[in-house]
Amino acid sequence: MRTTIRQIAKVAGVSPSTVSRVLSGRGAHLISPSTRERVLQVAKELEYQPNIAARSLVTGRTHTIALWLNEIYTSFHARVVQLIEDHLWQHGDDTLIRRVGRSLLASHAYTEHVDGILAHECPAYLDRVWKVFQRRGLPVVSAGAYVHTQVDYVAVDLFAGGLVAVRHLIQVGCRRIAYMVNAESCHVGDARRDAYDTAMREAGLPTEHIIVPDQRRVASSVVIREYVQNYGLPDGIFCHNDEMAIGVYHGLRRLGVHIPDDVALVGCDGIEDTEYLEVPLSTIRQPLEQMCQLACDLLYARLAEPNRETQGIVLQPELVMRESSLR
Amino acid sequence: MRTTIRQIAKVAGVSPSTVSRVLSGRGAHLISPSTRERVLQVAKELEYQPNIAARSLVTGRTHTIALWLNEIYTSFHARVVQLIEDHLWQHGDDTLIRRVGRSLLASHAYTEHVDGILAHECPAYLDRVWKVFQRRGLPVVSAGAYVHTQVDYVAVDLFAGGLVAVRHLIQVGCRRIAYMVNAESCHVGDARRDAYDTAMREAGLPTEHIIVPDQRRVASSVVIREYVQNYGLPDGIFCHNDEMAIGVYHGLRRLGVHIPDDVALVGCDGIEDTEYLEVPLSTIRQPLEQMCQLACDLLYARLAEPNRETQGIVLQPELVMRESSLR
DNA sequence: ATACTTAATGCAAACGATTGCATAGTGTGC
DNA sequence: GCACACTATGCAATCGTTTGCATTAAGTAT
Repeated sequence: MRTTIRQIAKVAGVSPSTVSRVLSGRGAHLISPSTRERVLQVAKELEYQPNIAARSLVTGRTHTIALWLNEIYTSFHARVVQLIEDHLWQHGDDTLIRRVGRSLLASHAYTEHVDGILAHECPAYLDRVWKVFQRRGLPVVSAGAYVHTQVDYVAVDLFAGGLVAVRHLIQVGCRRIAYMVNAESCHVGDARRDAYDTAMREAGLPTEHIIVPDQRRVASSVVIREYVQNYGLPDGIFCHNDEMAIGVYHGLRRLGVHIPDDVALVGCDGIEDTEYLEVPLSTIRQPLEQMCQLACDLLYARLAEPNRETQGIVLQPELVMRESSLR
Repeated sequence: MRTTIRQIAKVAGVSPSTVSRVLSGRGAHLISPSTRERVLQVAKELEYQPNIAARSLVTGRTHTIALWLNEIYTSFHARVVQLIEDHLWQHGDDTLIRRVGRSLLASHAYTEHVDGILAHECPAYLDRVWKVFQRRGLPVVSAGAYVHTQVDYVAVDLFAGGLVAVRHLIQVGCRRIAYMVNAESCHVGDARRDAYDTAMREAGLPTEHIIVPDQRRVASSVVIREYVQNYGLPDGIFCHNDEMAIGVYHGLRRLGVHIPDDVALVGCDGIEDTEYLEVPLSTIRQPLEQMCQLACDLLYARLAEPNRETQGIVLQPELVMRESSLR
């Protein structure tokens, strides 16, 4: 059904090798302009599409990079996908997307047919999985808050960012500061949580964690209202991300709580929406463009030179102070 | 370097065929439990990973579906990606993502190594591309506002939605109603635009289009302020999507314009953020979950039965009336 | 005219799986 | 003890490319 190089060869009166050299581009300089022209002509007429499977079977390259994401939910994630896809596309590669929030152990998840893996915000327990890939010569680059010793990474130092955020809340006078986080992200190694705990300890303040079931705004909005009812009102809240912060914001406003006077609020990530609230939201802005660019650079550097030393880059986030935490 | 079935065969003392039958699952019932066990054991020890390229070369299946998106920018897109990826994953398939907003004609875009294509909000001019794929037996399913005669589709009737929205604006008393749209989406066949034009014509009102360079909120926010300065204030605005509507909302509030009293506002899509404005935003909610589910159903139905008749499903969106358009 | 280089092309062996068909082994009925 | 069915396995062809090496043809220096 599909056109093969053999058919083209027959029609053009040349050998399959010649067709391959013309069409793959790999040996095009060896071919005389006239045959080249003829082959291209025939290929076009027969609507030839190379069989990528056959090609990658022999070349060992798929020209596809896997993008592993912990979640694909918010505009923040969309932005990451778009930035990465764009870079990969410019390198002539496709993007295979995989959400790893659910269990990865099942089914086909281990069978990657890609040239490399970009992992965004993937927790440390995946190290075990990645080791298998690396042993097979499959580059893995991690991007996000997590620092891995085994793989190349570009990390945004959200621990430092968290410290700045919580110290800022303390400095504006908050004394009962809570940290809100979704259940799945609530584990050791969550840089924001660690930073929160550290900053509170150094200030001699007690910690309190508010756990939400998921990252949806509505969840945070509901949970914060219940929480306030049961435990009273904190005077500052640091949120794992902006989505939750916006949910909290909305939930509190519905209770008639004034932000920032009653509760000061700081989110994390720096998504666009934080600007678009009545009381603009303070947040820890991640340098997303830079992160995605560098992650791709690292990946392609390793593809070009598989034995280079493992490299880690740490980027500093920036505290964007807005009205929600100023008083 | 990588383990092959041949190596496993040698270690386990069986033939490659046997190993294949065990590992591919396709002939597992033919194999005695004891050899089966032994092969699995060896495969595990040698950390076997099947070579997908080789497999799909002979089976003709890649177990990968391409998801074509016009844009990947907002939480709306993230939601689509997540829903689709989830469905495909449940079918054991991977998701290859491709943003087609930029030119598709260049480079590798035509060489798809997938089992099918899901196209979300992809404009009609892609018909030409899809025809090539279909001729090769590659199923294409379109989802979104567009109705295609050539391929299976599940369309949200945004024309009907647009009509309802604009008539609603007229009904609450607006007389100078503008339609805001980004430059790229502003072409014949944009269902929302067509609906706007139709509704205005039937009411005997003049049309006016406000063109923004892109879908970012900040763009709409800037453009609307310039627009108001140059042409004065409309008393109603219907926006191509919620992102723009939120940008407009913000831009107008900065001008001191009151919503909905001075300007009534309706967006489109029904993203979560519309609820989280001081003046909640009216919007045309798309039944996203249903759409994604049905699109995948159509795709798998066609994969199972390639010659079935082309099927189209039309879903009705819903006008969510909120404060931004009630007066 | 000969030897030697260079350019253009073909031959055939991979790449790593799957699968139709053949075959060896094992039990069953008569 | 023979024919037969059935189960478990192996053989070898095949999928559609790429690519190292051989070969032919043409040009060039001696």
